[in-house]
Amino acid sequence: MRRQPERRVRLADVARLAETSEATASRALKDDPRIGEATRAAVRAAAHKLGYVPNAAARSLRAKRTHILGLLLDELADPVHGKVAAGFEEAAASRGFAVFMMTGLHDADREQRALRTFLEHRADGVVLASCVSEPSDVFRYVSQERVVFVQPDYPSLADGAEPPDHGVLRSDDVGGFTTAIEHVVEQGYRRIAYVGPGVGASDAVRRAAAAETLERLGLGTMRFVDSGPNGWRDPSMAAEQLASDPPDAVVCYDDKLAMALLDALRSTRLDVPGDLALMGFDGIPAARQSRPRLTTVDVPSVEIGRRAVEMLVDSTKEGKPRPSEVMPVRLIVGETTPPVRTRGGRPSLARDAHPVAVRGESRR
Amino acid sequence: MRRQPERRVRLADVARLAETSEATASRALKDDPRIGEATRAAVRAAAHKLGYVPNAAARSLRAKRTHILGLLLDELADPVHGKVAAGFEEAAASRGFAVFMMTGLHDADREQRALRTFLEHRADGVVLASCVSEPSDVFRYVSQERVVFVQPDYPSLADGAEPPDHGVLRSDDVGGFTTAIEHVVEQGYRRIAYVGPGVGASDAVRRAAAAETLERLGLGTMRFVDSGPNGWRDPSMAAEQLASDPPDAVVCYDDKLAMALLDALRSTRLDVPGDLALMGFDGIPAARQSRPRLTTVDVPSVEIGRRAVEMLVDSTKEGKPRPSEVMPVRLIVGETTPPVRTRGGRPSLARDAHPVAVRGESRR
DNA sequence: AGCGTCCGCGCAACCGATTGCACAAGTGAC
DNA sequence: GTCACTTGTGCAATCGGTTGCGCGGACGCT
Repeated sequence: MRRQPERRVRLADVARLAETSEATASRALKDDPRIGEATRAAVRAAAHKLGYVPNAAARSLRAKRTHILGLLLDELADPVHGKVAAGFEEAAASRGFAVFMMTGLHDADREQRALRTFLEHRADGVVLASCVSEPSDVFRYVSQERVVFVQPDYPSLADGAEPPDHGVLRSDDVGGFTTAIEHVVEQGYRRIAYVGPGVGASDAVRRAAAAETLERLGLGTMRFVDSGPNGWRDPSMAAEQLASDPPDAVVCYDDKLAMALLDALRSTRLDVPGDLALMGFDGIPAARQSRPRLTTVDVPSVEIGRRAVEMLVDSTKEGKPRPSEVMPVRLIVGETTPPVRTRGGRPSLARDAHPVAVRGESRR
Repeated sequence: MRRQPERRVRLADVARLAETSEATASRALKDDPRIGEATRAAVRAAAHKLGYVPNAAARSLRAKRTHILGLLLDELADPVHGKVAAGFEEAAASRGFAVFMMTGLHDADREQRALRTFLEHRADGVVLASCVSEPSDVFRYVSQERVVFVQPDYPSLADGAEPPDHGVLRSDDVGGFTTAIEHVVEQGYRRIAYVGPGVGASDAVRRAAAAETLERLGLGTMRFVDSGPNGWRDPSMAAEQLASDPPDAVVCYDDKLAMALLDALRSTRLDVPGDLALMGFDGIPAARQSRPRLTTVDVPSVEIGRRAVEMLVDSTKEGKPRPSEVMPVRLIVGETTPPVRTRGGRPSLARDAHPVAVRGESRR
């Protein structure tokens, strides 16, 4: 197999072979109606014969549009972010956009560098998924129309800074945790604890929603157990805290943490769901295959990725900022939150002691 | 917060503010030694004040280097590919490269389009991870120095086509499955089956390595069970086949399939590992948390991603093709392949009937 | 004073495609 | 034969940096 000639084929080469000018060749290749049929065909043939591939840099230099989108997320090797990335890539590709993907790894410095890369390459739009930088730091570089934030809420904002009121795409974490608490309560559990990392805006939003719901249902103040930033890798501290004074049910920050906890609880005397009900959040595939199957709340991650592209592309087209959106979530009942009366060994908790009103996104 | 002025800052603006020429400004910003200290400082200050961000398109148009790498894989929302992508992105970013990530989804058409995108943007290098296109189709467009293949082997090649002898990075699947078979044999299992999708070059390589090892150990011909292309989602067919005539142990194509099978076997009378030992391949996180913990072979996916960048960048720098490389894998013993004598209920198989020599990458 | 060097900087060409405008050829009307 | 128009093409400027080459001035030496 012969190697390609070192010199890349340029439009000028195509024009020469088709015996016409560069201008005409350029127009012919993009179906300009002013070009005659014969000329168009000749140019097409020449381009194909030479294996011509237009130079995007040159094109976008002139056009001031790059057909590039930037996606910044904090981790790629993660089921949730991976799905967002997959949806994003797919939607972008189908619209003819290439995607720069960069990871921030929770490091503001890396995020700034990634942002800078997007800017240098003049990305037509940028999506920031769970980034730690403040919006003001972002807008210093990127004009507001070109950004979509994908995150439940903002990290602590500096004085005077305000979260943007549009261009935000998030999952309905509040609704999700409301539904989650209502579910375990409906199943008959009363003493409910929330286990989360204890850091991050996302955790704050979720635990607040959970606590609020519990209180609304008249079941008192939520008990919080912090697993710490390393909780996903090693939740043994949280597991021991739970073992020493077990609640009826545990609602976790996310599925990964729930799975880790489920694993860590094996080395305690607590059985799930025999002694302790457990819930996650996100709907990752592993939750479906765990033993017992994890009850969780499904977040449409792929859809979120897709929708982010739509918001970005549509809005840059129309030039006006798009409103924020909230993606609905869905309860998935597994085996870790069975109705209390089926639990053997201990008396069922009195379900009627606290009449409970339940509402949720959807349920089946 | 004031919106950025519509007009992007150009080098000319910086030069004007610094009261010098564009040429000098350009050199000052890249620490050309010919520029005096005072001038350099003035340019720096001007650039910073104006928030100047160089235009990558213009730069690379002239320089003929884009500092862009392309990564084509067939799925992003997958633990293995996600790790490869993460390692790739990290290594690329630390070298100042931006990464176009595209998914092929096992579709040759999409792959071609992705390749075309990489070419239009003149990526400095491209990595093709488990793509279905033939190398000859790839090289028609991309010069050989700029490509690294990450895959165990090639799909069926057309007549006359040959796999490239360099620029290939793969995990040691052969060594891995050799080790896997040796491990289950060492644990005392004798009748061993391989469960794989039955399609794809990767599956062919793995099952061949497994079968060969079994035969070498004098344990006869490997039994193959095909789970089909949908086996990961629904391995019930394979599960039933196994249940109707259970072997001692099952070695799976990968962890995802093993996990799915583990789940599907719950609805049969077979207990893992009580009645059936099970092994996976890849070392995905979920395997570590499954119940029972899956014995598997760890593939250094993140490392593979990283190494791909190194091969690409180093080789385009030196201009000479880099040799192919094989990444070592490592056995991780879980709870699904206990020694046979510990299994209750049935007589232990005679371990001494077939004296077995075992060698493996490493083991602990 | 005359000459050779070195340093710091700017002119202008260039990368490859797009596009406003003008121009040439062809057609039909008068 | 001339004018008004349409249709198809080409010239040349432009996008925003990079870089080969050359020029002017300061400095040191004879």
